[in-house]
Amino acid sequence: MPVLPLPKNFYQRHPAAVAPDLLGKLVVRQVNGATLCGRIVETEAYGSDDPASHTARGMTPRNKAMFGEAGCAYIYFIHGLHYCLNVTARGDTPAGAVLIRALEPVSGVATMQKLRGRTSLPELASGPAKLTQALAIDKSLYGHDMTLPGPLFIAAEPERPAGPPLAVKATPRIGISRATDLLWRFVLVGSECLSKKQPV
DNA sequence: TCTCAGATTAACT
DNA sequence: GTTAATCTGAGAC
Repeated sequence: MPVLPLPKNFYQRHPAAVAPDLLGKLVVRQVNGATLCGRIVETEAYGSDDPASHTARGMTPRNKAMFGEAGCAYIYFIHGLHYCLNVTARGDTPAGAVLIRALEPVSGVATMQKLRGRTSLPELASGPAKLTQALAIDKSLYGHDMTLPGPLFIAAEPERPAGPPLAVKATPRIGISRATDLLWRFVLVGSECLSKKQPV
């Protein structure tokens, strides 16, 4: 059965509302005939009125996607070595995005292992730069519309287990130096693939 | 557990 | 021209 992307209006809300809803969703990446797929277990929200966000100092050629349409990929290069993947999300704010920080590999694992040069499952995508490497994401996908079927999109989990609801926990964001009091990082409690161990 | 190299982008002096 | 940034992996202690 086909996996359908989440609709655009899913992203037309405040990033701090979209971020927790993305947990448990699937990132689908199609490359060279292979389909790579992972479950989102960790996200962070970045708003427009947010001193920790790239948008805090206005629009630049790098961050212009965050001011554009909701549901698009915002990919940037950090520290000269690593890419990070965001999805733009905004409601009535001028800009915003959700950083995808960690995935749990679901399918195409062998390809991810090859791309990463690692075999341990929790090591494949347990960090923002790791998951872009595992999914072969680079700037060629900058601004890509993630609400349409294609090389990169986000889909709802096909079978939603009728068991207990997902345990979501909000924590301070990681790797930033400002606005650390905002609990805008969201994790799936108990996942083996978080970028940091969760103090339960 | 801690520190540090790696090397692009863009703001700031 | 200098510095800091949504980070990872390796090596020192």
